[in-house]
Amino acid sequence: MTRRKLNRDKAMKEKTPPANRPVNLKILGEYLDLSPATISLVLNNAPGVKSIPQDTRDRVIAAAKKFDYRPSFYARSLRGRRSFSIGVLVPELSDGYSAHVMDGIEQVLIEEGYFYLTASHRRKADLIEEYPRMLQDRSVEGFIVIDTLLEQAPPMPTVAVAGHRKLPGVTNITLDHRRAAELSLKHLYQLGHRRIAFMRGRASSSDSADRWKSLMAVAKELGLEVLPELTMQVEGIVSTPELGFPITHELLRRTRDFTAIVAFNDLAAIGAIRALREHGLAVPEDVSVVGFDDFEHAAYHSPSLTTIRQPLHKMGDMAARILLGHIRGQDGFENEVAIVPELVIRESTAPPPARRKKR
Amino acid sequence: MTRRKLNRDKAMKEKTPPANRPVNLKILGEYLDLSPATISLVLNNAPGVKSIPQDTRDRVIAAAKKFDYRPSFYARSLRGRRSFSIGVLVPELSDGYSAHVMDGIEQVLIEEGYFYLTASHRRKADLIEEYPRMLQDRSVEGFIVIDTLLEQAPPMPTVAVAGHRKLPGVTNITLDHRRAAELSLKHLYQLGHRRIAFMRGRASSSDSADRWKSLMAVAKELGLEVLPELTMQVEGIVSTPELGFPITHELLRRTRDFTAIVAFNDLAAIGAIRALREHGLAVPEDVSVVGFDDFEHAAYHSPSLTTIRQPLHKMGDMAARILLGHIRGQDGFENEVAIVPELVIRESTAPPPARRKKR
DNA sequence: TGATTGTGCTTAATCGTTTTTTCAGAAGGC
DNA sequence: GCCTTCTGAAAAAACGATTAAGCACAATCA
Repeated sequence: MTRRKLNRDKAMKEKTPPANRPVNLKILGEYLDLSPATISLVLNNAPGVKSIPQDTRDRVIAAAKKFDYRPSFYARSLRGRRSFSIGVLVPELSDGYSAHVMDGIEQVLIEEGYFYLTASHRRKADLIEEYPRMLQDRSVEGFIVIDTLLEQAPPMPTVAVAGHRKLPGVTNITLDHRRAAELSLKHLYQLGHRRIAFMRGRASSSDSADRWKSLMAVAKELGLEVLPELTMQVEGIVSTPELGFPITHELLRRTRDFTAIVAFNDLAAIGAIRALREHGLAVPEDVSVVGFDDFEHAAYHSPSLTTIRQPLHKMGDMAARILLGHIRGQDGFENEVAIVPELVIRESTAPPPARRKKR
Repeated sequence: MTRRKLNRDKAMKEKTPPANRPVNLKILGEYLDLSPATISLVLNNAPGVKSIPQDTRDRVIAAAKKFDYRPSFYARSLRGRRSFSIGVLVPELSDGYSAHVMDGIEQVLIEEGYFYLTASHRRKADLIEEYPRMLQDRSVEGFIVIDTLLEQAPPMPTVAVAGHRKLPGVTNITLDHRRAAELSLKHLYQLGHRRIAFMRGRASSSDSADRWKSLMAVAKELGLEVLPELTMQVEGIVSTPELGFPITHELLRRTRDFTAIVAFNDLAAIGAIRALREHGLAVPEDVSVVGFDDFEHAAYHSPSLTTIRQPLHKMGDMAARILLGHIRGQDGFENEVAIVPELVIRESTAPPPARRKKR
């Protein structure tokens, strides 16, 4: 009987009570009378495992199962310089936009063995600076930033969803705003609308500028005038219909000489409809309203909203896939990925009053 | 000139180019001609730092700043057996409930130097089992589970938001459903409603049972009958107003002999209002509807919703504070923390038709 | 002079893995 | 009988930080 055999028997008898601390390779090694290295090799099916006979492997695997061995994530990360975590930077979790994108992100990440840390900056410039650093300190391997204007690209793979600023090394996933503008304006145009009021997004929302430019361009092509007196500026940072309420109120106090509103988003559209109603105007009979986003409630508002659907879940999905691609150094780098929007026609748009009468 | 002085000068001259890898204590130590231990002591202001003269400390701090030294989170976690992370388990990020609670959670956690990992189980039993394990493997120090029925308490500090099941070691943060039921039923009762239809939540939503019991109890006290033929069962797992639409449709096909609906939540209330309208019934003129939650859109729906407000943000805030308390072993354990709801009266409730005519 | 007390650090162990290198003993080849 | 080749592992060196213990030297004290 060799010394080793003796030791093994002893170990078998002692049975290593589950201890207070979680079982690790060393404990497992003592129990099996093997070195931690061997166990690691077996459990990871590493190349060097070839020289280890099947019955040893079985013993190892059985013991790991028996003691419910779970490798220490931190030890592993430290050694392998990987964290399998990414950072997600959002304006606000509860704004209804981010959560949908994150839903898409999450599904992809979990499948690939990644988790993510979230930080919401509430559109405060100092936090937009600080949080990426904090997440870097947590060793994230990459970033996804949602609807956020970064000043600087973080020094690691980064994908921006709806971040229009072009930063070196950052892939932007954005809606094809040109196409979106065409969808909403042509829809109104074909219904017969010619005097259209617009909402211009706030500067801190990264989508705003692009969307506005596209609307201008398409309006011009259609021969529609975008009149300053029919242009509303979205203000404040609320994520309730309040977004569109006061400015539409204000517009109506000035003039009623328009037959349609292109709202900044669905929330603003709902606020606008409220304001119109309070001024005795019916939607869509007197004024048509087009939204943007197609969030859940769009279909259930009354009237239900005609809107431009943004496939947020899919954008999150793509963001995650592209980011993982960058992290793994797989595919080539793309600076811009365009997502195709879709027009969803519901009740809030109809031909303008004049045209209706003609019929 | 001592040997050390010489070395230091040499180090000064060499200037250690920022290398490809992030700077660590060893590199910093070579640059400063100090041991990693000393630097760690100084930077952490550890007890042993007392014996280190101010000018050495200054040198260390200056160098750390110069090279933008950031301690490896994983090394630290490994050594200190702390992860400063918690796991958050939610049914779905985008359901509008979780995100609000998480908003509250996040603010507290970040302030305290914690981050969180999120996993959404989409109400699938296998994922509800699997995700906590995955998060444990990531060494989270505790859990917050939102609107989720756990089968087993995880072996670490756990706080449940709206999880009515009583598990040993788990603190439940729940709405005072009794109070909520009183608020909504008394409101309807005082308006004159006597025949009231109810929606019963789906079994997988952890709030359902409690809410139902409380409604029954209060109804009884008020002498209101809860008729089986006026009881709707919420089905499906959608988080759109679709929740309340088909069942209200179905109810109306059977009977119109009721003057009010207590909806399961605001979404279901909106669906119900849609259905009522399609059947030619006006809200609140013919039927009053009370919601639950007071989500953003409640105020902007038309009619705006009378509802029971759940302070979700605050619940998240409390969940995080209580969890951190448990983790730090501070305060005593409480099995249940009740949150007080609030009645928000808006347009969707009014006296019933009969009573109106009398007036 | 020898012992004590402070300074100002360093050493070494530790956290739990992974991975490369090494090595003992058996088997086979000449 | 000596050299090589397998086989089946162990040993050791990372990864980067923390922290208790130790140590050299100088100053003070008896």
